[in-house]
Amino acid sequence: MRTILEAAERVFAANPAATMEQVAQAAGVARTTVHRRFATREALVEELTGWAARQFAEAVASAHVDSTPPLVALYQVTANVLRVKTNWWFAMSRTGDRAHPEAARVHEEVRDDCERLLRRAREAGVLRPDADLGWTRRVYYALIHEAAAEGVAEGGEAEALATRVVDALLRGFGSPTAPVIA
Amino acid sequence: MRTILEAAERVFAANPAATMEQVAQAAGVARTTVHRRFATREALVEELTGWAARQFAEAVASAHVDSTPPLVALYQVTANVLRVKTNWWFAMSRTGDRAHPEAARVHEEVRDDCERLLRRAREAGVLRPDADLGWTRRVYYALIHEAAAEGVAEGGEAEALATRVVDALLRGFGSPTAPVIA
DNA sequence: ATGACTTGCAACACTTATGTTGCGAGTAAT
DNA sequence: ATTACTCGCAACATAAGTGTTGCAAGTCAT
Repeated sequence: MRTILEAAERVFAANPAATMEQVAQAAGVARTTVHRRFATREALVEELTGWAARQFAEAVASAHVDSTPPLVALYQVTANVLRVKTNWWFAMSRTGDRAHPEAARVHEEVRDDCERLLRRAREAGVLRPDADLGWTRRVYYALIHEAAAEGVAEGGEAEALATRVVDALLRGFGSPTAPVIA
Repeated sequence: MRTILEAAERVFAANPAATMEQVAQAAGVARTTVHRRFATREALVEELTGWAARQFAEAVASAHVDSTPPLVALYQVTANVLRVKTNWWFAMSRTGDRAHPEAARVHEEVRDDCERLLRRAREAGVLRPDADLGWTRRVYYALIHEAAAEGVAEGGEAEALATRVVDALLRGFGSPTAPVIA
């Protein structure tokens, strides 16, 4: 049932160690009913993970990262991912799970997409020529994570959050006239 | 015993759901011995949390955030915090725990210090006049978290990590000549 | 109405972590 | 040597979550 999956997402987002009982209660069904659909707790989490992974892959794919100008693609993919990540906070936290082949594959592919995009951005002069793409990517991920956390806690439009993420990633918060630290 | 606390930190850093048995084993003592010193699992985690909170407070205090030029203070406090956070990864993840009064107090005070510092930085022209200090602080925290994660995983000098954090925070990764997104 | 299906409920077995206790061995100080 | 202390070990009790099963009640399509 989608009802159960959505309830599980809500409950686990608030408390990853939550009980099957709590999930069942949130879904408005008996615990045994949850077990009838998902044999084990692990199976439930796995299905949740797979579901989120597919949404994630779709969010990235629909941004056409390879055929759009880097800056536009960066903004688009950010907004799309933020939409998914705010709605599937818990499930998305498991996207990098090695135990889930599909999620792991998606995660790897997205990382490749991201690295290609950043490289194109650097070549196009959007990123500094000396930008460390590995560190850039990790910071980008961290910014998305932070923005999504805000989105989960306080709501907010994915577009507005994406704008702030991209702005922070590209410009930072320093004054253009300030001295450089290193 | 400090031995037990340090073992607990190592074990919990690798797996926050680890067992008392695993902690005892890592400390090279029997499980009952751990229970003799820490009545409950919760008490153990609490002591860890308090210990880390004190280190954290000391790390921030020793940077003299209020009496040093903003840019210098920013770098210093970043490096100090990174040192603590890489060594007490698990315990520091609990610094914001509301269940622990001391840790919560430290966390609040540090947040205040951080906000004052950022405000001074903006007034001094280190940050852009239009920088949203709330968002700036959260990004700063996220950058520290990310850098610390790298430090835990791959080692690395706190100074080098701090440089990258401050650089990313102030300059971002965009080319100075690139168009602004918003 | 009949049959197929799903659900809630109660009860059960099983597992795992937690916390406690008693005892005997080892160690150190006096 | 006596005392005091700590530790390892084994055993036990408890609690909580997990997963299973049987049965009764309800729904729905035909």
